Amino acid sequence: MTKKAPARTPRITIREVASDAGVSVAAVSKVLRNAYGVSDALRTKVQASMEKLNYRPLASARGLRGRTYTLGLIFPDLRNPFFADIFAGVNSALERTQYQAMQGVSVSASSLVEAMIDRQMDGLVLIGPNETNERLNDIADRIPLVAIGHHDIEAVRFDTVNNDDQLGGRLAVRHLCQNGHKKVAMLSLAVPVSTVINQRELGYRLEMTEQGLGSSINIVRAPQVLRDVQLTVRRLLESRDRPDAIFCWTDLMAFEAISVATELGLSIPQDIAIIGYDNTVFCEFAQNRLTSIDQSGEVLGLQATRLLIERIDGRTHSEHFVVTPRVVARASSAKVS
Amino acid sequence: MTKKAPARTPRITIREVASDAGVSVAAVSKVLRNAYGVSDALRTKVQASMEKLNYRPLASARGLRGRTYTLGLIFPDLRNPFFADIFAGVNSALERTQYQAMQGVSVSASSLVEAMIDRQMDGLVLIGPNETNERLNDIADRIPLVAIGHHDIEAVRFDTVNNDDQLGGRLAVRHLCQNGHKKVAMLSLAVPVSTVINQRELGYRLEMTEQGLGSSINIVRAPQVLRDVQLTVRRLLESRDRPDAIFCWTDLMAFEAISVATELGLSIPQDIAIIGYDNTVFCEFAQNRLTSIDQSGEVLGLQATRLLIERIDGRTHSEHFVVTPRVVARASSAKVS
DNA sequence: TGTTCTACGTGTAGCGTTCTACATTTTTGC
DNA sequence: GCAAAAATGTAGAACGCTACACGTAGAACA
Repeated sequence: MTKKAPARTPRITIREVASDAGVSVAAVSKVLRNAYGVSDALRTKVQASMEKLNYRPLASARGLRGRTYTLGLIFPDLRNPFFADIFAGVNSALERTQYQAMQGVSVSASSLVEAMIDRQMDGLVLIGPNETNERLNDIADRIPLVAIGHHDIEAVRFDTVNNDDQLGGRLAVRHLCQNGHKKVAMLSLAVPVSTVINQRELGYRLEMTEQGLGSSINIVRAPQVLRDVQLTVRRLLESRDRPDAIFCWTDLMAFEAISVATELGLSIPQDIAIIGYDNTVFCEFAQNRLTSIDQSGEVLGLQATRLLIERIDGRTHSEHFVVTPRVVARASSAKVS
Repeated sequence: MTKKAPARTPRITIREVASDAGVSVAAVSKVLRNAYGVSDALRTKVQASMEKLNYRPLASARGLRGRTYTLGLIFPDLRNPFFADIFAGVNSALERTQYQAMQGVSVSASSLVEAMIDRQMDGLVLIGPNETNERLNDIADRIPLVAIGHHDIEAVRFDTVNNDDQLGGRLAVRHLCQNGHKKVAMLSLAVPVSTVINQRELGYRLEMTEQGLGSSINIVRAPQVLRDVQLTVRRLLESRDRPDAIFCWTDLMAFEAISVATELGLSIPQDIAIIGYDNTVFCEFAQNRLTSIDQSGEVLGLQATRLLIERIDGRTHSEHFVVTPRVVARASSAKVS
């Protein structure tokens, strides 16, 4: 069925390093893992040989006995530039470690998680997982796990890293109110993709109530498809009691809202104020000038990675790291006289 | 130094499947690889056992002898939503195969390539690699390789998949000219990140000349940093002989150009027309309405994957797949009276 | 009828690491 | 100066799978 691959230069193995350095294979392995019981002399000698032969340990072989020094990241989507921030954080946490991150992308993590376990990842970071607690526990039972963007303080088998989405929701509403926008609607998702969205909605509700705007609470839920979001926004903006402002659950959605508003000839923020979430790079652009809640993606990525490595190293109690979000104000939510 | 990880449920191995099915380990392996010499009866029996025990082969172990059924994708960046299109193509090519893709992100592929070879990827797809032909040949010598966005028809050790960037450059200029824009500048990169950019510049030059606009040729090169791009664009737009139109080497750059133009109070396309490349989803938004060259990312990803698997299966002669780009016209480049 | 094929299964030697158990040398404490 | 302890190094058995080399049995052929 399949032909033989063409012959390729064979790899340098640990054995060759050992014989070059004049020591045992076990000794080289020890240096590699910087395990206990290696003299400086030996280490130096071995490292020289490794350098000279340009030796690189084969992850598959390591995996068969110990770890592969590979972490798996699972993103729900590649379109959202916010994930690039998280990734930057992961990378900076990985500097000067032996670990390497491999990414996968999948809305429903399930099958990808299996694939990553099959490939002997030492641990997994799930980003915005659309999974039940139960399912996450099952996964955590089989591989060290950290979730970014999953609220479950009770989780004991895995760690979580979040920004305080409830506070984020509150901040968005509070900011809009301070700028004189009263009728604040929230643009959310029809199918809640994670616990994150619930928290943001909750924050929105609570703050609206506290601001005495309980009667204006209006959560509009759109399917995640581009066309449908725009349809939903259009319906909202054309309705008789058009809101003053829209709190969008994501910058990406906010950009779509801006698009629809622009199409309808509405001006932002005079006719409609808009605020997003994530503080993506695109917010800054003059065609958007989008006010957004910053959740420090880089910090999220960094902390998650740190926690994951701790867990791989044997920590068993769970930790839950929370970042405080902050408003980054731009023109899209400015005060209107 | 590091503690022992908590005990985890041990994995089902091929041996257990074999004993459950009452056959040899070798037989199970054959079924797994659907190798030659397996009767239907045997196959059925083994598959039932695999199902029943929920067996999944361990990639590391397979890798040590044969293949891991894992492909590595290397992206230069995660911020550009265009790559999501390529990824979608890859995934659709992978459906109904045993293969799984793992992604890595790195501007200079070098160290990531090593990491992926260490992790026994069966093959690599490099996207917009910032590498010399020589270096790519070296890589191809060690692992099956396909490059997306690297022009080198002469390459014999690896395959390439491209859109015709030279034609793309021509189309952009031609389109702008047809809409009455004469002084077309090109916004390019200071440090050419790949052969792609050269081709687009070449296309731009050739078409400008053919349109009799050779004297207006103006390639402005900006560093890739956000701030610097905006600075460069600002300088261009404020210059005494401001161009009529800018051909941006990427949608992402075009959005920045739109931003600067907007900031300067210029209107698009009356004061300045803009055209991008990639036809990203964001082009459609009303705040951008960006005309762009579509290079069918999905097709690129699909073809690259197809070629890679062929190569893994033993093909040794190289193939070079080319997609024809097309203009997707929007308001940013419309005719001005 | 004997001989040659072909199809189907199996046994088993690695693949390149890690890691336990042990042997040997050096250091320490008294 | 001697025993005990600590430090350093080594041998070799796994890890889970693939693939080579064979063995066997029935079919096809002459």
